[in-house]
Amino acid sequence: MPKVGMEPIRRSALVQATIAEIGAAGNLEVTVGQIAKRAGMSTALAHHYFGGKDQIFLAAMRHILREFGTEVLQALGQATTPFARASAIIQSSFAPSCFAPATISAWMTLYVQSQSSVETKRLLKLYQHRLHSNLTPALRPISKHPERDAHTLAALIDGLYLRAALSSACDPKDACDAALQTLQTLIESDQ
Amino acid sequence: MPKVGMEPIRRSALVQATIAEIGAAGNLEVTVGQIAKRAGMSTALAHHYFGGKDQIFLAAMRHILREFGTEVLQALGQATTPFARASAIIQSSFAPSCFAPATISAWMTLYVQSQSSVETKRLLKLYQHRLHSNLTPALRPISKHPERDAHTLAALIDGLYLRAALSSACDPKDACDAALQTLQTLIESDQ
DNA sequence: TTTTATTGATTGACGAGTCAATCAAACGCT
DNA sequence: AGCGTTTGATTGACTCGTCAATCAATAAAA
Repeated sequence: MPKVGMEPIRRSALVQATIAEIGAAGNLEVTVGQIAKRAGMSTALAHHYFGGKDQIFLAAMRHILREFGTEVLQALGQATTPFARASAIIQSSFAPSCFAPATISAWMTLYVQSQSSVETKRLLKLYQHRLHSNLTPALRPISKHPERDAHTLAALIDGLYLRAALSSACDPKDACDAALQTLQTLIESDQ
Repeated sequence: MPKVGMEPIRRSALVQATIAEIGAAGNLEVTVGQIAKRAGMSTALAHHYFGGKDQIFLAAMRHILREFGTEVLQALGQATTPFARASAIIQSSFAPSCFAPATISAWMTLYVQSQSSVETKRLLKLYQHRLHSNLTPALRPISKHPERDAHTLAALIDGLYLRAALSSACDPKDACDAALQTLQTLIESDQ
């Protein structure tokens, strides 16, 4: 079997399996054994490629962040007006892919782990910083307080996501609409 | 030693110790042994009074929610105008007690666990419902869309809390001000 | 003496990480 | 092309630790 060049394939499979397994469990109580099994290999191999459980989890988190990042970038590329740019950012944050059970769990896990893992905390800050620095220039031409409104909108997005993701009653579409509505209100009220 | 009537004292001590221990660890990876030790008793006694680890955690969560609930109630009691009532709710949500490391960890844990534990999910919904139904009547006299604005403000509070609690840079005072500012904007823009 | 409080010791299970061994492709040399 | 060597891929079995939960035993109040 040993064709050379398995490493990227294995790593990718492990990351994928980690996300799926976290999604199935709903939390971080997932064993390396479960992940390796889902990825179709032995626990020893998982350790061989990643070194340890923490690093597997970190890789999974990074993967989700990267995926989300490109999604935003792509949406931004199609927007021409400032308002469209702000809307695109909001809509990306409530895209269906963000509400896959596995993604939700990984996201919640990110919040929890950021308290005890400096590396995870850095990832979270990266996301927050990127959201803010995507929103600010989009708001600059249409808001009197671009910085402040960006901060408010960013927090609102997180809060609405939290509610939509956790209360099975509240759906993504409504959350997105609420965010867009508030964007409208904010820039209008700036006179 | 066996004075009768130890049960409530022990239970309370265990809940307190659980919160402290979760705060110290930053996550749920806390053993019954650690909790019992901090509470000054044996693991066997902890099991004796609570039956199991899950129930200890649930009791801790309930305690935090109850404490927060009374804090809000108290703040509401001192408010006379509708605007003051809305402000009081917001300010309670950013009270110093909400930012004790232990409280933050417990709160994050609540989010994560709500995905895998129906009992925890119920607790979270209770909190969300209470926040909403506290905000709505306060907003009714001063907003054209009390329901909608309550929903937005509730999400904004959660989002701002998240950011203030996790990014050590952003402090509670700023988050509270941002929420109050947005409250102002929302009710003004309703014309 | 019955009930409640309390614990040390134990059990049974599980999980992370390691290691030695195996297997087969690729490589280099003739 | 043929042949030994290296090297990456892969795993089963094992170690070591941890932890939740149980139990039998003790002590003291009622």
